[in-house]
Amino acid sequence: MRIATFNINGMNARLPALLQWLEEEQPDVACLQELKTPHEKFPELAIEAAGYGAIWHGQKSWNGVAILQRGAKPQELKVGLPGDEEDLQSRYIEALVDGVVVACLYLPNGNPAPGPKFDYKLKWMERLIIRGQELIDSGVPAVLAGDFNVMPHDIDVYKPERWLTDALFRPESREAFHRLVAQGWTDSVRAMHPDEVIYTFWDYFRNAFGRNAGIRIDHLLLSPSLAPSLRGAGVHTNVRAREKPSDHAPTWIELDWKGA
DNA sequence: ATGACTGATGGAATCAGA
Repeated sequence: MRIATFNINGMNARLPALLQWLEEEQPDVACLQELKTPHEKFPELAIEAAGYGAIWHGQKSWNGVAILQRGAKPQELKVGLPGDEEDLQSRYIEALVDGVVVACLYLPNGNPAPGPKFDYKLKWMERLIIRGQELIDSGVPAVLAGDFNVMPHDIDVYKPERWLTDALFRPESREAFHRLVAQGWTDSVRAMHPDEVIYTFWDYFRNAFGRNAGIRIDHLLLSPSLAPSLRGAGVHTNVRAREKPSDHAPTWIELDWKGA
């Protein structure tokens, strides 16, 4: 079972690139973020024609998340991260796929920090930590996949000294991320490649991709019940090198999982 | 450190991203 996460930065602007990637890689599950489209403008027919069923939570202009499943429609479990009924941003959707709970998330950026956006990020992370503990306690095989907007360690940043005051790398953000992982989650890409410099995002500015001035912020965290099934992980950096790319690259894992 | 790029909205200039 192959699961990928891909911040596509505009579902409709990125549709040709998305379809090409789906055709090439045929992931069993694809978690998408930053749809940037209202619910009714999601290109459901094009996704179906590519062989995928989909559930999604759209929003005008910003945010938006989707889960695609090859050959079937994902069984929807949750839309929206629990814990704040006043939070209307489309950043969390959860489905059951072949016995695995797949949570697709788009964690808030949080800049500028400090400030209200950073406060929102940290509060959102506390809600995610609560949901993470519920999933761990249930014992269900689960993956938290998405754009976490956090670089866990220095090795995950091109120039860590330049990011110390940024919301993606501030101590508060990293501490909350590590507290989530400490519940028992496995950072699958890092687990498979402990010492390798791996990035999932490169700024559009200043030829960042050409200089490999990147950061690793897209993650797939595996529950203790699923981590022993991990067989491979990586980033499709070739997708970032194409014409009209997202600023993120698809990040993937391979699981030895037969379904439940 | 900043914002040189990009997408969405709306039909120009602004917001947001990370």
